Amino acid sequence: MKKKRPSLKDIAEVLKVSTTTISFVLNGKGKEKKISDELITRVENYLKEINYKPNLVARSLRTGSTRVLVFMVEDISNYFFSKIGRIIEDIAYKNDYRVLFCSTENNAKRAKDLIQLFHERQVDGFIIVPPPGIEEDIKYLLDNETPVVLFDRKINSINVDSVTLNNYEGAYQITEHLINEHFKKIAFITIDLDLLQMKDRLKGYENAIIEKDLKPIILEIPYDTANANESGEYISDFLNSNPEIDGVFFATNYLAQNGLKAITKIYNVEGLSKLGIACFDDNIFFEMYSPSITAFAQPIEQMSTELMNIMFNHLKNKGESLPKKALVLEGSLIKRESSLQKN
Amino acid sequence: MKKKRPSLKDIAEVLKVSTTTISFVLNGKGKEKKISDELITRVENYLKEINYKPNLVARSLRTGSTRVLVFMVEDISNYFFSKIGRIIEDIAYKNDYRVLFCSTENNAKRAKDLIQLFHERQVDGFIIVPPPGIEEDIKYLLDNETPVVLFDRKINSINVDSVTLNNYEGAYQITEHLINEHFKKIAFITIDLDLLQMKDRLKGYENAIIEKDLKPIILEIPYDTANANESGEYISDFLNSNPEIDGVFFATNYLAQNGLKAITKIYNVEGLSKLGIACFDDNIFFEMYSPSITAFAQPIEQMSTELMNIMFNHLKNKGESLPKKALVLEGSLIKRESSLQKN
DNA sequence: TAAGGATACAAAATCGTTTAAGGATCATTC
DNA sequence: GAATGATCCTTAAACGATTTTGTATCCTTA
Repeated sequence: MKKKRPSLKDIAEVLKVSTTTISFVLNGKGKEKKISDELITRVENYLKEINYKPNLVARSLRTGSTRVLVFMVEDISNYFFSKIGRIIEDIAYKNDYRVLFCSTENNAKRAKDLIQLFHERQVDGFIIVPPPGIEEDIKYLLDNETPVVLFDRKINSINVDSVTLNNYEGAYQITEHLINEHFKKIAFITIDLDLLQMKDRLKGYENAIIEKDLKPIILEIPYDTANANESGEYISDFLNSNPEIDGVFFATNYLAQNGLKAITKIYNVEGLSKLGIACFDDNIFFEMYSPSITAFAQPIEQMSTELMNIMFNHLKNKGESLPKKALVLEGSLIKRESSLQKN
Repeated sequence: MKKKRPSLKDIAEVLKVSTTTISFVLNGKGKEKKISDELITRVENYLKEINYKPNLVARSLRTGSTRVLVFMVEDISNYFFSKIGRIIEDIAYKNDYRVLFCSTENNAKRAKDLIQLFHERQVDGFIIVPPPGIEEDIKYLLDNETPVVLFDRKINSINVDSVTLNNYEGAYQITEHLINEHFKKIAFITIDLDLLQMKDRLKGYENAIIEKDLKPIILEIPYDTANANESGEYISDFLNSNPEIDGVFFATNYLAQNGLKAITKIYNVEGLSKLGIACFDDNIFFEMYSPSITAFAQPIEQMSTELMNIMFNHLKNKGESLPKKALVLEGSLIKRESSLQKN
């Protein structure tokens, strides 16, 4: 007993009117299209009565729009990205758009696949945290008049909208703060990816260090191990062989997660509390950690709204190629116990 | 210069063959449909040459299948759900399905909206963590022959597949463990939602307590504040006014997050370490916390694969109503510092 | 009273696929 | 040498909406 959902044609037969009429009423164009009030209400009542739901696939085929956006990030289970995702979803929802989430794992092949797949499904727009090596695919989307907004990182080689953080400034502030709290041998722990924002963070760190006549100490961890426990070993080894280090600056959220785990294993809790620690990207756990962890927080709400503003701007002016924006937002340093001067 | 994507018709004109032929070749049915080898390769070459991508919206309209699944959870930014989501996405991907993630916030209205919306978009299947009050909507989906698998919680009133945890057993084990470690006044902190799995956890706790002639101490927190900092205040007040409490059992992941924060604020770090603490649902941070937090871990990989097995079983036997399964999996207690006997 | 315009609807094309139902051509068989 | 059957490809009908074009009726107005 498969209840086939009624189509406009079915309804038309019952009501003895044309599908055109029903479609007009359905889309609120009854008045505009000179359908009589009497017929409008008759159709409306019937639609309500049978709880008619249009087939959106058919509609999309005809109109060319799916009212679906894609939010493509490194890892949707990451605290920062998932929070942004939630807000974006809400904003989209209010504008009658849906959002599809997906994770690239910073893998260009996976990202390319996903872009192709969603593009084939005619999604209306992309918000992308681009892994290295997908410039062509983004160009392809733009050539096909699909709005793209980059997020978290930009790609200088193509002219595309982007919303990013002032990474240089954040890293500079963190480093300066650690120095002010009298840490002298501050290590910068980062990943080996060729990403602009990572370079900016590194530069912020280096400049702050050099300005105070200190010496940069840098550990680069292979990205593919950065999320795994393996990265903890890199960090352990590094700290063990550089015992002079008194401060650690983690360049990303997930590095800090494994780094902290590694550190607590090397040092006992008291030992840990002698290190000055800070991290790029805040995390809900940093506040509850003992000691609580200093972090440079990104303006999550602001980022989300700016992203969606740009996106909707494109969607509303479909077709016209608007001038591209490269928005750079400012974050804020949240000082907690881990970075305060020890005695 | 909008480059309209070529359609089968365009290609047919160029190659001077019918769209049917191209479609057959495209779908690898060339041999089966007796297209000559020569023509097959000619078409294939051309398709590759122009990098043809079919319009999946049109295909979906015709075939009635979108190859999209929906994974609807309480909060996709929650550690447990996001981990499951990632695994499910991978499994789906390998089977040429995509997954749409969304969050209900345990809100029936939102869940109903989402179900309607995705159903209108003809998604092929739903994996749902059901908030209370969406029984009818799930029935509606089943009546429309859309596969549904419930996850994390079941609903007894409808006959539908489900994959859940043995919540009773988990809660019993946690409580028993705390008692074995010589905690006597163990509080159970939970939320006020009318959910089966919460009742099971409560029952597990109560039975373990009563069997050892102890007295249950229960705090129910309003769900809508459970994720917010507000829940911390409930917990603080509760602990302050019941100073005899020496053990705390958090019924969920997010309660523990805010609970731990609250506890560290009331007690200083030493005070905290006198409490026996354990939590339902593991979290990556529990291991690194100081003290590390004991938790009952759900078998994430197993849950994901079982969920998808059931789902694909339905998708492959489209239409036939298979007997429903209610799978109950076992988790494992991970003993860490927080629950060990204090001295 | 014929031309012109508004009103109120319907017919039919369209979006880009899949697929059932037909041909046309040629070799085989009795 | 007509019937049968492969082989190889095409025609045309879906899928379910939107939208352009068409048309019947009635009302003005010169």
